[in-house]
Amino acid sequence: MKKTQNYDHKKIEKKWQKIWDKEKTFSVKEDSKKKKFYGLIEFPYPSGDGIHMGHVRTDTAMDVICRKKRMEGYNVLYPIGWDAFGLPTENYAIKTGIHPTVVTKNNTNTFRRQLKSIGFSFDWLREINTSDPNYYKWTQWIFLKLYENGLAYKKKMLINWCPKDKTGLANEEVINGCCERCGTVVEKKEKEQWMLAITKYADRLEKDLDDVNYLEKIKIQQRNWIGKSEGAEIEFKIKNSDKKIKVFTTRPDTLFGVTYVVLAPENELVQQLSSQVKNWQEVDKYIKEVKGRPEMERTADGKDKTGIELKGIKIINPVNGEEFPVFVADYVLGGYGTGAVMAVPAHDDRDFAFAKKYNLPIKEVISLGGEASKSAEQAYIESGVMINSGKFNGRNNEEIMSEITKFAGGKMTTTYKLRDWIFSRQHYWGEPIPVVHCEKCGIVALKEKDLPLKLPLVKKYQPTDTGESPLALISKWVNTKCPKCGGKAKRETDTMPNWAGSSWYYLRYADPKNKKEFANIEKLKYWTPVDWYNGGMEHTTLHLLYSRFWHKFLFDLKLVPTNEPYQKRTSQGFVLGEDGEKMSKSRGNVINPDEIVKNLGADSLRTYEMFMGPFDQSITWSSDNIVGSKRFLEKVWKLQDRVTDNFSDSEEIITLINKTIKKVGEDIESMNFNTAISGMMIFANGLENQEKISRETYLDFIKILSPFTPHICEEIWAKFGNKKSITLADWPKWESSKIVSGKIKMPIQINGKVRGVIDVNSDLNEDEITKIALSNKDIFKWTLETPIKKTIFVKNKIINFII
RNA sequence: GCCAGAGUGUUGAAAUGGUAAACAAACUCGACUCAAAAUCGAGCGCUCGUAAGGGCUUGUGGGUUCAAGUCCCACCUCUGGCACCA
Repeated sequence: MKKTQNYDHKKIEKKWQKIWDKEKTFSVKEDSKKKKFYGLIEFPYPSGDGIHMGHVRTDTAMDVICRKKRMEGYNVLYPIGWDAFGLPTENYAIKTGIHPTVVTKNNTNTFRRQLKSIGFSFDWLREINTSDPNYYKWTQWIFLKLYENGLAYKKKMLINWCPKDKTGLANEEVINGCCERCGTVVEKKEKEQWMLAITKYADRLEKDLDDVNYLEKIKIQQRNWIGKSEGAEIEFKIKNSDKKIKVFTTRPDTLFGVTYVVLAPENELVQQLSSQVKNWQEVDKYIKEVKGRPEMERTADGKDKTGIELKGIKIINPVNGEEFPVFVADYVLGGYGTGAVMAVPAHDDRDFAFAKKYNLPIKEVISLGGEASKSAEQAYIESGVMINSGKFNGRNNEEIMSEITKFAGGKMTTTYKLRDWIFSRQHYWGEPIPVVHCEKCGIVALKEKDLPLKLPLVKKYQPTDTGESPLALISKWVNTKCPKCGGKAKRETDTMPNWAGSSWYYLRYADPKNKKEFANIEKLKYWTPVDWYNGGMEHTTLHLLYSRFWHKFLFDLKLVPTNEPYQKRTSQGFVLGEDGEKMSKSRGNVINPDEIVKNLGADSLRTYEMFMGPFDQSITWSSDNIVGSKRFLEKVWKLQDRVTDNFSDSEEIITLINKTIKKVGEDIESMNFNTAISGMMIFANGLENQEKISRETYLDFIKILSPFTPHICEEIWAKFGNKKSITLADWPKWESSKIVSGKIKMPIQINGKVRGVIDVNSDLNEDEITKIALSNKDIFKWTLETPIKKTIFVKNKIINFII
């Protein structure tokens, strides 16, 4: 037989990428006759470094899934675009003087070339770019809708301020008190900021998690972040005043154990009470001190609690009329609950520590039955029986929650840790916020016909030290007319964070060229929701939550057909450098995909990325191990020589191919790509000692391999005379009757230890197998002297003799 | 502290309660070669033994079971997330 030429990955990969491009193989249209599948990956930020191995891993995974779905007959949408606004581009522009638009264009060109060189089956006709005015027109439009509906508002507040990046940060962007991006310690700064009222959706964002198919850990993280907490709101009257302090507590059962109340330094009530506070100077000094401290210090681990009493203020316990002091302390947070807590030192660790430090009384109201007293080393926070609590004595603390709340004149309520989303950024390279500040009318939104509000061309992008956006320096742009009264007005100079464009991009993919609306509802009805969205865990509390919020808002306006944007969400682990550290330029451990594609080929790279380990785990890159993937493809290539027409495969091979088809199909669905590939390696190895293989079996194998390594499979597929792309081939079916072969290997155990293995027909019954087993030389000797007490037989699995 | 997840060869790892280490990589030996690479073949958890053949082994300690990496209890370590959230 004629030997095939060597596997020339460069030639093959170039050839097929050209064909896919020319024939627009992966471009799709709505087709009501076909069921759709919408697979989504997080669109990349086009940085100057080009794509990295992390992109390759997630894009390959979703590419495998999408390619399989196509072969199963789905109309598959697998789109790509660029999340192009953002700081690194702006910083690069500042450094080099090249306009961000140009930088972005260069970077996206690189990304596009790289992604194409790996053979992803993206629909390139739907490519989008968040920094394109045709796109951000609609980001601005959605903002206006939010504004119209009272969900976007301006607020003077202490914000997280990164002194290096010179910008405000959302709470989610502050990690351990540091800027997520550059690691600089975040400061507090008072500034007017645009806010989005995501908290209004907190309950739905929490509850609707029940209806989506996200990985459990993703749901848990979102739930923790939203931080739903049920409890009671209770008012404490201030003595000799008409003012009240409202507290939130999850433990109304401990009301009789309150010995003081604490206000957050930010709580407005503190200022209102100032005239009655005898030591106001001291208190004022304390508050200023706390506010000036960076958040990191205030919340540092194990930090000593500080506080100061508001002398002259007494408060009355609504359940028993007792009077006690009021404190201001830094361990109470202004932004959570009501910014005030009732302190029950006997049954709360923090209150306990504070009470010990300031020598405040500790009153026990729940008893385990024994003595957990004031001298105890810690608070008793478990449940138990009520004591010292008037009419509630003797009852279990958990059953009296709502009863005692009512008794105290309070009400049961729910609070969330989630805060409103700080939406302003003081930067150039983002979507301008489409409002003006009119001298007469105040804040006025632009009219829809005036969108997009384009970024002005400038020469300098430096953020200002005053905390204003660089846009503020462009007076020609800033000074404008009020759309309402025509009078003098100034444009808003803050821009949106880059979470804005990514909060709705998956909708634009359904209708990327639409000039009249962000996406046509009929098209959205066909394509959405996204069936499967894969992305990084680091976006769970940011992008994923933000976009769910925007989507729900659009749903409420009946602009999108579904309540949730993403039906299923999974995530991948990082690809680490060979030293086990995160790949980064400064560490010098970056592996460049271009190099790998050039030297070993896109198909080898794809195989290795899928084979290297479990998809959801972080994994260390190994330049050694990747050769195994290349060798596998060489082997597959050479197997062509053994294909024989009019040949029937052995029973062994028929079983093997059926098993492999089943395994690969199931493993792709569950994202066990590594075992799917090992299964195909086993198949290829299984053919090693066969001189011939049927064309049918070989091509079935090529079909199931093709989602992983499309180029080589297209080539082989075409070599066997197929005119149409393997993309259009049917996913092979397996037959359960062909999976169990007649002969099986059955281990034989003596007392649970394997002592031998026998080859038997799978349809034999227990007696027949026992006979064969006992005549086996490895088993025989064990049963010589001791009688068999018991036999355990599991069909097609095992036989175990107890002696 | 709280919430997830994970601890298996030299390495990446695999294993519906049923032969632990599949599949790969590295390594050793052999074939081919003047030689090297590539390729092919053999070996490759620890341990006793010349061998035949035993014994041990999935973080630690207990338990359930004919049978446990897998289930249950306690503990240790690591990774990720949250963290004074009342």
